[in-house]
Amino acid sequence: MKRRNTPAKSTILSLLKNAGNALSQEMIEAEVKGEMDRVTIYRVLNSFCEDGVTHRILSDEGKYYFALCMDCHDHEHHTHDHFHFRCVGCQKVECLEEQVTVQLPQGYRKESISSWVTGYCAACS
Amino acid sequence: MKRRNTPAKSTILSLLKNAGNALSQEMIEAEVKGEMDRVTIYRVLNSFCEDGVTHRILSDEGKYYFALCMDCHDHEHHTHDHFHFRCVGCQKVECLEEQVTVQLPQGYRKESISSWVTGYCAACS
DNA sequence: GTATTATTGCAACATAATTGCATTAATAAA
DNA sequence: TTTATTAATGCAATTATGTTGCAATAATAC
Repeated sequence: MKRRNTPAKSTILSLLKNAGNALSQEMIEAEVKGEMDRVTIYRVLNSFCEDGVTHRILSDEGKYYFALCMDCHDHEHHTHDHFHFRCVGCQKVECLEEQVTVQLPQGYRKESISSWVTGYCAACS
Repeated sequence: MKRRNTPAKSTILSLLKNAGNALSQEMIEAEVKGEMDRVTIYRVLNSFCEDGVTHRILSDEGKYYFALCMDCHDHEHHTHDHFHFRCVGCQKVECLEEQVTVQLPQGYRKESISSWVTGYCAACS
């Protein structure tokens, strides 16, 4: 299955590039409303995730956000163990530099980590 | 609005007590299947959360879990800044002792934290 | 035992996401 | 450039999850 470039894909991709941070499904849907079907958005975002163009982040309020992989992740090593920050003021979602460190109980094995901090970013404080 | 004790409530409550750790909506539904309506489960769990009997935890995979408040939280001070652990082997969800510490960028303000570690517990390792 | 009203079950509704399928259009080949 | 192949799209229908309205039921207070 070889991918093809389409207007839908470039529209969503440039949206993510211009945003500079993660966008929720909702936000993306609102931006491209009318231009394409809702189903197409789902499929485009899924294909981006499959191809490693973006990754899906589930926020602490249960919404999916999509972020370009180069933005904040070392895609080679899949180091996703950093904090994610969600600003309740401007809704911005971003990846923080700081890594999450956790000491698990005896015998426990870590597979993955999902850490969210909610609050106000510098601009909204 | 004064609460009443009903079979539905005691069934679900003892389920949570016997489990000893957090249970997902799904798990609870599966356990009491046939005994009561799906809507009743929702309403009972909601009332438990309103009354401070349980609290709702949104897991890293987007599912709600319900845990007895005494189990792992100091309800007085609402200190929810500990790690949550989800075992991909036995599906168990529990609250870890370890507190989450994060150094936010300059000017950022923290409101709340949600931290999940996924992996294998001691029994499933 | 009787009255009050919280709780329940059922049906209908709401919302988010997925699937099937015919149509459209991006790419490769002639 | 034209034609063939099949990925991508739009639409309708479906699934999954949670909520609401309302009449019937049953827990508590009197």
